[in-house]
Amino acid sequence: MTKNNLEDQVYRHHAEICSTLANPKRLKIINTLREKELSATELLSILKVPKANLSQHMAVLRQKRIVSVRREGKTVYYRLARPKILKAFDLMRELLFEVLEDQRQLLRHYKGRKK
Amino acid sequence: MTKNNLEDQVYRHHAEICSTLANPKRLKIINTLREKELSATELLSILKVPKANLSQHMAVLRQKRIVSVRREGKTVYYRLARPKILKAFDLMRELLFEVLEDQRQLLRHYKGRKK
DNA sequence: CATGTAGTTTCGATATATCGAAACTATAAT
DNA sequence: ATTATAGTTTCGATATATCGAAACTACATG
Repeated sequence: MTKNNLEDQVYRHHAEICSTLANPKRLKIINTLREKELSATELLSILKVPKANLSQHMAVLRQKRIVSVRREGKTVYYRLARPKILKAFDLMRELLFEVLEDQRQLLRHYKGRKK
Repeated sequence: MTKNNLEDQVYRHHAEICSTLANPKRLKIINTLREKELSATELLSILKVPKANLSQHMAVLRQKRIVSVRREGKTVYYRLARPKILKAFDLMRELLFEVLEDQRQLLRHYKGRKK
């Protein structure tokens, strides 16, 4: 690993794509864009983050080509460039709930409730 | 956002699960454990990372309950605790290839080759 | 109990991510 | 040309992640 062969390069790019999902605000942005395109202002009012910060996260998502942009006059519209990102979002959330369920059962076990 | 309501807490946990995939070595570890359980030593010989570093990454994966562990004498065996993590791995890699394909086409466009 | 092998944890150094503040750009309307 | 609105970029400051080195724990065997 950390060698410069093609395989490791693929793993690095793979990790970079994954890291777009590794932030709660970006996840919320992606989920908010699920059904329809929204303007930056609309996103701002939903997410309640500072304008500059939203723009920074949108820059990450644009750069990784997760969202695409369209300008109409003064307003900028964002939409998901790839439906697959929603599949990933949903799958990871399922995984989260699996893990939480496990932890819940472990807890119950150690508390001695039921068995 | 950054408020302490339940929704944002879920997004934070969601992001934490996603961040296990946001590292090339961990991706490689997950992919290597795809079919069968492997000992730390076996993983070491495949991945060629320092022992301590592997152990650190395995600690992350254990903590997030992506892998589980079994000790047999001196050797420790790791296996994927959740097949779903492989679905996520595969889906994210598909997404990567989608993006790469897009970039390739963009490049061709600007080079003027074919249109 | 001393030694060896397998693996983990801790500690600090370096790299990367996140963010708010301020300056900047783009478009429209007066 | 000026002003207003919508959004972006840059710059530091802080937080988080990654890693190698060294010390440590667990188990088996002589």
